[in-house]
Amino acid sequence: MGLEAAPGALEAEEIQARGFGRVREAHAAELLEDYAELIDDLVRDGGQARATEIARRLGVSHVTAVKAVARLEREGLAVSQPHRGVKLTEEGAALAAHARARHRLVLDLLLALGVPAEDAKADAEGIEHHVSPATLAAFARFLKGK
Amino acid sequence: MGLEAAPGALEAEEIQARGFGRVREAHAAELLEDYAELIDDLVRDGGQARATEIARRLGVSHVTAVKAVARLEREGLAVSQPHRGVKLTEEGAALAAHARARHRLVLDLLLALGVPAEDAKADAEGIEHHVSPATLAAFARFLKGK
DNA sequence: ATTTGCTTGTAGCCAAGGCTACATTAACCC
DNA sequence: GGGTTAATGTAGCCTTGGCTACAAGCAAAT
Ligand SMILES: [Mn+2]
Ligand SMILES: [Mn+2]
Ligand SMILES: [Mn+2]
Ligand SMILES: [Mn+2]
Repeated sequence: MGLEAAPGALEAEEIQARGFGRVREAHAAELLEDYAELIDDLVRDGGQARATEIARRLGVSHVTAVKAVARLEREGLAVSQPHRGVKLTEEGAALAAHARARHRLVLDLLLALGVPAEDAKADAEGIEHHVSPATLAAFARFLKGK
Repeated sequence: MGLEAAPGALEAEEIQARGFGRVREAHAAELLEDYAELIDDLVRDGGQARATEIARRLGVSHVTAVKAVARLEREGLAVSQPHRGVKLTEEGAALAAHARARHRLVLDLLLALGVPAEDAKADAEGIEHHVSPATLAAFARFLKGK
């Protein structure tokens, strides 16, 4: 195969590098999105979000959860008082709403394609963070038109 | 809403925690899969995979690429000689083949759903690592039956 | 055979996201 | 009120995956 300056080759490489870059960005944002969504869930149907419960839901130690909550606070997404649970700021709530809608749509698509519910839930938890607006729109079109 | 032992609630929380755990595992495996696939690509149509080229394709510094290649070697997936490029071991090649097939299927699904090619490529780069065998099978069924 | 320039290697730094072990504090029950 | 239990906080450690800056190596051209 021609190795020398195949037409469009440079461009293809750049697209690839951009793709990897987007994956790295998604991973950096991921933890914040998952925590925001989870805190919102817990507050919704329990009135409060305690560190230990967050940890249990995520399957991590309470120390890990506490450090992550500290990061949310640093980034202005949440506030917490000792022994009083965590609450989302307005910005955090907006992030949670956005994350939840996207997550829901991804899950619905998987279910519509016939993926068993348990697998669909587990996979959606990762996939949601890698779905661009364009892809999300395509998912929505498919679900509507099905 | 009832907070006390809603039926199936415990189970749902465990499923959620398992989902997050699977995401963490996927992320730990991700780098190895991407590197294996990329090295395989480069060897296929260039005869060799040099650290600098790997770095360029991934959009990272050469130091990052070199360290990652060292990790591949540590894990028995690749071998490299100084100034002679990187080669996959049998195990590495198997991983690359698996990753490539899955990646391809994910990309094809996105394209089939009408996602623009550039977005599809970028998103597939992240999504591929979160697709369980069950989901992959559902994607294949959809593509066949479409 | 030198120079020059890309490629590779090394040192040392950083933040994120995990963990265990131990200390402190709050809540609850008696 | 005191004791017990559970939640929270703190200290300190680890690995991963990034980076910059500088050193060394190789190859190609003059
Ligand atoms: Mn989510
Ligand atoms: Mn998630
Ligand atoms: Mn990938
Ligand atoms: Mn991911």
